[in-house]
Amino acid sequence: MLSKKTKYGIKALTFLAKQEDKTPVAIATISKSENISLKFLESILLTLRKNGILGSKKGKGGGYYLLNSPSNIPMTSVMRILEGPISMVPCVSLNFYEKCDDCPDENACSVHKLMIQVRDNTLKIFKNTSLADLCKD
Amino acid sequence: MLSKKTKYGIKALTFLAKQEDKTPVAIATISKSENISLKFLESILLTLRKNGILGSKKGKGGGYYLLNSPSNIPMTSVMRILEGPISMVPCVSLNFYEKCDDCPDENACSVHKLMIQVRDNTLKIFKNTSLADLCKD
DNA sequence: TTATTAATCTATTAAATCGATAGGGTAGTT
DNA sequence: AACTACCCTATCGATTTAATAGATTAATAA
Repeated sequence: MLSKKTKYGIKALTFLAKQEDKTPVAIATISKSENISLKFLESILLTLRKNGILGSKKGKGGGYYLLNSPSNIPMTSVMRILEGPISMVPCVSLNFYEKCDDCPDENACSVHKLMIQVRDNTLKIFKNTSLADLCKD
Repeated sequence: MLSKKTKYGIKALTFLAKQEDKTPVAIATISKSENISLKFLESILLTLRKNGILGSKKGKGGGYYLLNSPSNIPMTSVMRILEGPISMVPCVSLNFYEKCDDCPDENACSVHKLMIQVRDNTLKIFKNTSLADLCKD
């Protein structure tokens, strides 16, 4: 299941991408518009900033803004930052690989085999979808 | 992330599917072979039995066995029984649909749009993969 | 027939982790 | 002075992953 963190994060990013100009938007503005808990959203936007997706400005007129154009932000980045691994199992993860304790041979593992297929397909979608695509229509 | 419950369940099913004959296999046998906690596996096999995937036999020489041929067990069934919804978000789930609290309009939601694509692709894989496919090579 | 053993079944509980959120205070900007 | 991002901590609840203890059933050996 997708965590609310990721869900809210994507919604907030979409909101920012839809802005006409690139002036900072206050957390409270996004929070109200998208019905997201203010404090929760705060921490989400912070991690997006720390990971190079967003910039921020303090004080009056401050807020968050996109650092790149929406078409240059692939969903793979967003998902990996907010949700973590895209794979359903660590042993098929490209960026978060981990060996299974119980599995003596990965290539013989039925779960492994199945989950590689799922990962490949999901990855393809996230790679080919940018933040700009989510704003269309 | 895939729960260990589902992971262990699939491994156990694969083990049963690989059996020559269809005589019952004791939980302990599967537990040892696949490195799965005995008691945990016990509860997993129980839910698979209650959901019509497995049959069981008590007493000496008892154990679990597949009710259908492996090629007639699609991964959609297994996943839905063990893991629950295949969708990453309830609002795009076919079998476990639930409306989002925060979303006034699903069709306008960027997350919804993205997750429908993921669901469709994942579903296709699970539909086209049977337990028999996981046993090959 | 009886006792023993092997196995599933059932229920309860516990530990640990994670998700989601709330509160309060700090620091930089206008 | 007002505003706003930033940071730290604590909490509450749910879920996952078991561990524990026993009850039930069936085959087999005596």
